[in-house]
Amino acid sequence: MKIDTDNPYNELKRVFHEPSRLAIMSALCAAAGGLSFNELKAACDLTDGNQSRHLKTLESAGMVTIKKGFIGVKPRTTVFLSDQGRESFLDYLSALEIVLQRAADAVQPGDVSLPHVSPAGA
Amino acid sequence: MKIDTDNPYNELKRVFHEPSRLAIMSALCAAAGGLSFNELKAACDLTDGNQSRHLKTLESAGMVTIKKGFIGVKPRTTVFLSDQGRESFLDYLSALEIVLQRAADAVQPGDVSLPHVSPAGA
DNA sequence: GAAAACTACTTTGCAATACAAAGCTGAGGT
DNA sequence: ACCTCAGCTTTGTATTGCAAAGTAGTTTTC
Repeated sequence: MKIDTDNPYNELKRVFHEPSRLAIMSALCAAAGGLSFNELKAACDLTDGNQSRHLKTLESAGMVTIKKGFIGVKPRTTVFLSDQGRESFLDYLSALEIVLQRAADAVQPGDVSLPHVSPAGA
Repeated sequence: MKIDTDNPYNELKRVFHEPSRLAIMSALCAAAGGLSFNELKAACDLTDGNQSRHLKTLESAGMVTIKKGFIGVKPRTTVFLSDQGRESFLDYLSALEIVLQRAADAVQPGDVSLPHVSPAGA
């Protein structure tokens, strides 16, 4: 998909443009084998209720796949990134990068005052 | 303000984390002398109603200052970035950069597939 | 072996709010 | 006098983020 560089703000899809869901998507992107409900909860620091709701939102949008099963006697919900989810998320990130770049330029033209962070240390 | 790199998602303040308001803040950052209601509208591609509401939100949060006057007989609303607004926005952008970096790393560890954009071409 | 507590979620309810459409106010045109 | 237009503001609706309460099955406690 081509990003509209004139209006990258339009490309900031709401399904991703939400701190909690951004965290969920990032965590899932790094976990090829999916993550359990609790692993995800720990990674994103969410409450059960909120995570449940956000997962449902992401699932309805086709961005993640949810598999419910049992480990022994305990229920086990596992969440996977869907192919479409990964693709759409990449588009979102591209748009976000353009927006960020533009903002950084606007803040102090000729002198980007944002410190460059090193790769996520978590 | 120190950014919580463990949970940068918490630093994504809602007052900025909204495409339209992001656009407004970016536009204002680049305009030291403020922007008129209509200039801003053109820059952000917003409808009158939405812009009015977003400006009120930003003003309530103390992020912008709004000055209403007249040019000849016509009303002229001018919007300025407040000092606190600039500062808070910078914090927001820092958090956003961390989030983006982390997501990019998660998507394809060892190979950032996001194309690097050149400074805003607008 | 019944009751209480725990795990792993889901549902409900409320408050916030994004957006569009309608409204308002004064100025100019005819 | 009436219409229209510019420059905003207000209203109404539908969405939704979040916390708290609820559900179902399991294990522990006494």
